[in-house]
Amino acid sequence: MTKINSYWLMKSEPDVYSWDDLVAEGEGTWDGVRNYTARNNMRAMQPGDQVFFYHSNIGVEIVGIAEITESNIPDPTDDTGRWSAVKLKPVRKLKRTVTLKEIKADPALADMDLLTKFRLSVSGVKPSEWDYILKLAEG
DNA sequence: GCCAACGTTGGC
DNA sequence: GCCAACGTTGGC
Repeated sequence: MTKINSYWLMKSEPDVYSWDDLVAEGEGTWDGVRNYTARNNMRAMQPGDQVFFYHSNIGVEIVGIAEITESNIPDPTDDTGRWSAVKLKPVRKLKRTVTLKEIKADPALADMDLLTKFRLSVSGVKPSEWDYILKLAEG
Protein backbone atom coordinates (compact mmCIF):
# COMPACT_ATOMS: atom_id res chain seq x y z
CA MET A 1 0.00 0.00 0.00
CA THR A 2 1.61 3.20 -1.12
CA LYS A 3 0.98 6.45 0.53
CA ILE A 4 -0.82 8.88 -1.72
CA ASN A 5 -1.11 11.87 0.51
CA SER A 6 0.21 12.75 3.92
CA TYR A 7 -1.29 16.17 4.38
CA TRP A 8 -4.88 17.07 5.07
CA LEU A 9 -7.12 19.88 6.13
CA MET A 10 -10.01 19.35 8.49
CA LYS A 11 -12.71 21.88 9.17
CA SER A 12 -14.50 22.38 12.42
CA GLU A 13 -16.86 25.01 13.67
CA PRO A 14 -15.08 26.37 16.74
CA ASP A 15 -18.27 26.80 18.73
CA VAL A 16 -18.85 23.06 18.30
CA TYR A 17 -15.30 21.73 18.47
CA SER A 18 -12.40 24.13 18.47
CA TRP A 19 -8.64 23.81 18.43
CA ASP A 20 -8.67 24.59 22.16
CA ASP A 21 -11.12 21.74 22.71
CA LEU A 22 -8.75 19.37 20.95
CA VAL A 23 -5.84 20.59 23.06
CA ALA A 24 -7.91 20.23 26.24
CA GLU A 25 -8.87 16.69 25.31
CA GLY A 26 -5.39 15.66 24.28
CA GLU A 27 -6.78 13.40 21.61
CA GLY A 28 -9.94 13.80 19.60
CA THR A 29 -12.10 11.46 17.57
CA TRP A 30 -13.20 12.90 14.27
CA ASP A 31 -16.61 11.39 13.74
CA GLY A 32 -20.01 12.30 12.38
CA VAL A 33 -18.75 12.80 8.83
CA ARG A 34 -21.58 12.07 6.38
CA ASN A 35 -19.98 12.85 3.09
CA TYR A 36 -18.49 10.17 0.91
CA THR A 37 -15.61 12.23 -0.44
CA ALA A 38 -14.65 13.29 3.05
CA ARG A 39 -14.97 9.72 4.27
CA ASN A 40 -12.76 8.43 1.46
CA ASN A 41 -10.17 11.02 2.41
CA MET A 42 -10.33 9.86 6.00
CA ARG A 43 -9.92 6.25 4.96
CA ALA A 44 -6.78 7.19 3.04
CA MET A 45 -5.22 8.67 6.16
CA GLN A 46 -2.55 6.88 8.07
CA PRO A 47 -1.17 7.37 11.57
CA GLY A 48 1.46 10.09 11.44
CA ASP A 49 -0.25 12.11 8.71
CA GLN A 50 -0.27 15.83 9.37
CA VAL A 51 -3.47 17.86 9.42
CA PHE A 52 -4.23 21.55 9.25
CA PHE A 53 -6.96 22.33 11.76
CA TYR A 54 -9.29 24.89 10.25
CA HIS A 55 -11.98 26.95 11.93
CA SER A 56 -15.05 27.47 9.77
CA ASN A 57 -17.74 30.11 10.32
CA ILE A 58 -15.91 31.85 13.13
CA GLY A 59 -12.36 32.93 12.41
CA VAL A 60 -12.35 31.16 9.04
CA GLU A 61 -8.68 30.33 9.27
CA ILE A 62 -6.11 27.62 9.80
CA VAL A 63 -5.19 27.66 13.46
CA GLY A 64 -2.98 24.68 14.15
CA ILE A 65 -1.39 21.41 13.16
CA ALA A 66 -2.65 18.04 14.30
CA GLU A 67 -1.46 14.52 13.67
CA ILE A 68 -3.47 11.40 12.90
CA THR A 69 -3.06 8.83 15.64
CA GLU A 70 -5.53 6.20 14.44
CA SER A 71 -7.25 5.86 11.10
CA ASN A 72 -10.03 3.87 9.57
CA ILE A 73 -11.92 3.21 12.79
CA PRO A 74 -15.71 2.73 12.83
CA ASP A 75 -17.68 5.89 13.45
CA PRO A 76 -19.10 5.56 16.97
CA THR A 77 -22.03 7.82 16.02
CA ASP A 78 -23.05 5.58 13.13
CA ASP A 79 -25.03 2.35 13.30
CA THR A 80 -25.12 1.56 9.59
CA GLY A 81 -21.43 0.64 9.33
CA ARG A 82 -21.00 2.89 6.32
CA TRP A 83 -18.99 5.63 7.93
CA SER A 84 -15.50 5.90 9.31
CA ALA A 85 -13.71 8.04 11.82
CA VAL A 86 -10.13 8.89 12.73
CA LYS A 87 -8.37 9.97 15.87
CA LEU A 88 -5.97 12.86 16.04
CA LYS A 89 -3.90 14.79 18.54
CA PRO A 90 -2.73 18.38 18.54
CA VAL A 91 0.88 18.98 17.49
CA ARG A 92 1.19 22.72 17.81
CA LYS A 93 -0.59 25.96 17.22
CA LEU A 94 0.62 28.02 14.29
CA LYS A 95 2.63 31.10 15.22
CA ARG A 96 -0.03 33.04 13.44
CA THR A 97 -3.21 31.89 11.81
CA VAL A 98 -3.64 31.83 8.05
CA THR A 99 -7.04 33.10 6.98
CA LEU A 100 -9.18 31.93 4.12
CA LYS A 101 -8.93 35.46 2.77
CA GLU A 102 -5.17 35.15 2.49
CA ILE A 103 -5.41 31.75 0.86
CA LYS A 104 -7.91 33.06 -1.66
CA ALA A 105 -5.73 36.04 -2.44
CA ASP A 106 -2.63 33.95 -3.09
CA PRO A 107 -2.18 32.55 -6.61
CA ALA A 108 0.12 29.83 -5.28
CA LEU A 109 -2.79 28.37 -3.34
CA ALA A 110 -5.52 28.78 -5.94
CA ASP A 111 -5.76 25.04 -6.58
CA MET A 112 -6.29 24.02 -3.01
CA ASP A 113 -9.20 21.68 -2.39
CA LEU A 114 -10.22 24.12 0.30
CA LEU A 115 -11.12 26.58 -2.45
CA THR A 116 -12.21 24.33 -5.29
CA LYS A 117 -14.32 22.04 -3.06
CA PHE A 118 -15.06 24.50 -0.34
CA ARG A 119 -17.92 22.56 1.19
CA LEU A 120 -15.77 19.51 1.82
CA SER A 121 -14.98 19.15 5.51
CA VAL A 122 -11.95 16.90 5.03
CA SER A 123 -9.74 17.72 2.08
CA GLY A 124 -6.29 16.92 0.82
CA VAL A 125 -3.36 19.32 0.92
CA LYS A 126 -0.45 18.96 -1.50
CA PRO A 127 3.05 18.94 0.00
CA SER A 128 3.84 22.17 -1.85
CA GLU A 129 0.74 23.83 -0.41
CA TRP A 130 1.56 22.54 3.04
CA ASP A 131 5.06 24.00 2.92
CA TYR A 132 3.81 27.24 1.50
CA ILE A 133 1.22 27.76 4.22
CA LEU A 134 3.70 26.86 6.94
CA LYS A 135 6.03 29.48 5.55
CA LEU A 136 3.25 32.06 5.58
CA ALA A 137 2.45 31.24 9.19
CA GLU A 138 5.92 30.82 10.59
CA GLY A 139 8.29 32.34 8.08
C1' DG B 1 -30.01 4.84 -13.45
C1' DC B 2 -31.84 9.53 -13.99
C1' DC B 3 -33.08 13.68 -12.04
C1' DA B 4 -35.84 16.77 -9.13
C1' DA B 5 -36.44 17.96 -4.47
C1' DC B 6 -34.49 18.59 -0.35
C1' DG B 7 -31.04 19.37 3.26
C1' DT B 8 -26.66 20.98 4.78
C1' DT B 9 -22.49 23.59 4.69
C1' DG B 10 -20.20 27.63 5.11
C1' DG B 11 -18.84 32.38 3.55
C1' DC B 12 -20.33 36.87 3.94
C1' DG C 1 -29.62 35.70 8.86
C1' DC C 2 -29.23 35.06 4.01
C1' DC C 3 -28.13 32.64 0.11
C1' DA C 4 -25.29 29.99 -3.18
C1' DA C 5 -23.15 25.62 -3.92
C1' DC C 6 -23.53 21.08 -3.97
C1' DG C 7 -24.16 16.38 -1.99
C1' DT C 8 -27.76 13.02 -0.90
C1' DT C 9 -32.18 10.91 -1.19
C1' DG C 10 -35.97 8.82 -3.23
C1' DG C 11 -39.55 8.31 -6.80
C1' DC C 12 -40.09 6.62 -11.14
